[in-house]
Amino acid sequence: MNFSKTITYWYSENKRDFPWRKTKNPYFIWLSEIILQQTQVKQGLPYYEAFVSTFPTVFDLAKAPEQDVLKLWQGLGYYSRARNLHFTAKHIVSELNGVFPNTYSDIIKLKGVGDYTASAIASIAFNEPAAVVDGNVYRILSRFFDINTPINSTKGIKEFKVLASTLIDKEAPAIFNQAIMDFGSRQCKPKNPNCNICPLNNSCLALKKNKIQALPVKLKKVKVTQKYFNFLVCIDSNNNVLFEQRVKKGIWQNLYQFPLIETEKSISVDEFHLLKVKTYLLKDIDFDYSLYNKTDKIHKLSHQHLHTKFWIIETKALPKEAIPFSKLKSYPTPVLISNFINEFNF
DNA sequence: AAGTCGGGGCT
DNA sequence: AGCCCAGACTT
Repeated sequence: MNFSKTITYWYSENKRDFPWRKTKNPYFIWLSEIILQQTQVKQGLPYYEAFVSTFPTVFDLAKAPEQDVLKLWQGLGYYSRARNLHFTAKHIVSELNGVFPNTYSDIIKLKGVGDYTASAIASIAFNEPAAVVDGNVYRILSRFFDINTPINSTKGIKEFKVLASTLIDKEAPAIFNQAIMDFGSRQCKPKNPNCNICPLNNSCLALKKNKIQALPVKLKKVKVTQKYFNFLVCIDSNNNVLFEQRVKKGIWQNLYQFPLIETEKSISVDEFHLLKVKTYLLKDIDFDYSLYNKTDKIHKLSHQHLHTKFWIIETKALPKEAIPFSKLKSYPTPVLISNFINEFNF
């Protein structure tokens, strides 16, 4: 039995029952694919359920304020996905008459949709034989065919896409694409795959050459930069607090946080004056301050390690843009901030 | 072609 | 600690 037939047969015996596998509605397929970008099913599943429930149609998503979309996305990371999702929903409603595009070439024009996602939607929702190449597919193909081209090089991206395109079952692209990804996540796993029970173990070149652990080949690794964040939790005697939106480009764009001052290194209580709170934030306002966490809270992102301090600043009155404690949890925030809000117990 | 963008899970 | 995850976008 050849590669593709083996994968498809394995899937028929082992497929899992996910909610997005019960529908051909392109809106739901799109939603699931955006949520699952760089995200494991276990983490994305509850978000999919919440989005389908809150926004049953593309019209519901389009008419929602961005803040509501980001709030529902809170905790999932890569927030540009949520912003692009919302932008595209509005685009489909206002420019495409609410009708989801039905070909790969039209789907890939949507913001937030690249080659993988366009292929997934076109194949699953419209049965177009467009091959998906995600992390699972890179791993399976590089191992089975012993391909050493780095999967994140320009050459590798083209090479694996061409190969996947020759392998896809043109009669059943929806099943094949989901099958090969499922096979990758559960059988041909990154670490310690159980090749003894693999239906492809008699023809897998990496297994034959003992190169399972060495494949796929991946270029470079992101170097992690250290950053030092000082959040200023400014509260007044009437239970109000300063809270602001991150409008600049960078991490957590459009999410909310306490006023932030970044420093070159971790500062001590004695060095609080370096933050120049009196100059930049609370002009002519008297306040008392204290440090909430004695040791830096380290929040790890994929490319940054954030060493964070929460400074509690108490004053009689704050600028009028301060919000009441009771409204804090209605804003979309990074996990770091929502964790603090829950812990501090305003 | 290289950097940026989250958070959680696994080893 | 390092790598991975149903990647896409920007520079």
